Amino acid sequence: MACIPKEAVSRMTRLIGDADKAECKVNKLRSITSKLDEKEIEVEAEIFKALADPCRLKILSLLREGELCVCEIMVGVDRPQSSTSHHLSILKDAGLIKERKDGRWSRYRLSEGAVIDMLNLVKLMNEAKV
Amino acid sequence: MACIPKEAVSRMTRLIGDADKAECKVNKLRSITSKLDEKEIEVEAEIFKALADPCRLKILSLLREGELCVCEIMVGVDRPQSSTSHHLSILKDAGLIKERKDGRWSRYRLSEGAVIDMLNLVKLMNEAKV
DNA sequence: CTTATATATCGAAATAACTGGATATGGGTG
DNA sequence: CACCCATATCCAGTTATTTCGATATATAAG
Repeated sequence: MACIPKEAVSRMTRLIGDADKAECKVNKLRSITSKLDEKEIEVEAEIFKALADPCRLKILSLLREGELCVCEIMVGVDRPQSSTSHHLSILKDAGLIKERKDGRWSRYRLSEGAVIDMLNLVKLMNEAKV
Repeated sequence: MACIPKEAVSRMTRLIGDADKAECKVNKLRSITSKLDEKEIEVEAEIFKALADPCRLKILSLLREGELCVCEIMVGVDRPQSSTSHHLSILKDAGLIKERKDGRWSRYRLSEGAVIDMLNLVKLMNEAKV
């Protein structure tokens, strides 16, 4: 909606030279994104959003050592209970961790699957940046 | 700072039973996070933050097809120029994409390295959730 | 049934992020 | 030099996120 295709085509024509090829290029570009599943992208962004906080990354590091309850985690990350609980629910909603109720304790652990790969990958990327 | 260790120890004692073991546990938990490099975690969060937006995920999808200039990308994602440019600078600062100046055009491409792995991984995680 | 404890949820303030129009910059061309 | 165009930057309005104290819920124990 933000871009009028007509203007896009004339821009592209200046870039490429040929008007027909330009229109073709515009259509190709638009088809790439229109083929993407909007909902799926939303969920993927949600997963990355859950990972995009230093405190939550610390929680995941703690959980790499094994299952922990909230009171252990809040000690580990040195945050008040309400904050810790809030971060845990974000991680859980994103599917990164799993919860197990045990009496009055809630015990959390990493989800099976690609969570650890993800954390290892980003560490690699970080090193590559430097 | 938010948690008084003394209270943490008594909590842990209720959880574990033995006071000495509890103190040991508190120290162990704290040592895990204190060993983490604060700066490194910050940068990792920055990388995830860059990935945590639907529009930027679309941009990365576009760039998987090859190098593109800003005017092509803004057509692809259907956003005004200033927004597109802004998102590109976030991706660039996070090290996910690279810029190449070419006359009056700026051409962007995916960084070599783990970007694509990351995108593939999150897709897997998404599928696993459902 | 009362009390204590662990966790979740609420609410409000502070902070950060996204958006898009307006403006600045800088290269290319006449 | 003057003008055009691609891109970056600035700015202001809006919306989302973080934070933490206060409160609610739920389980266990006396």
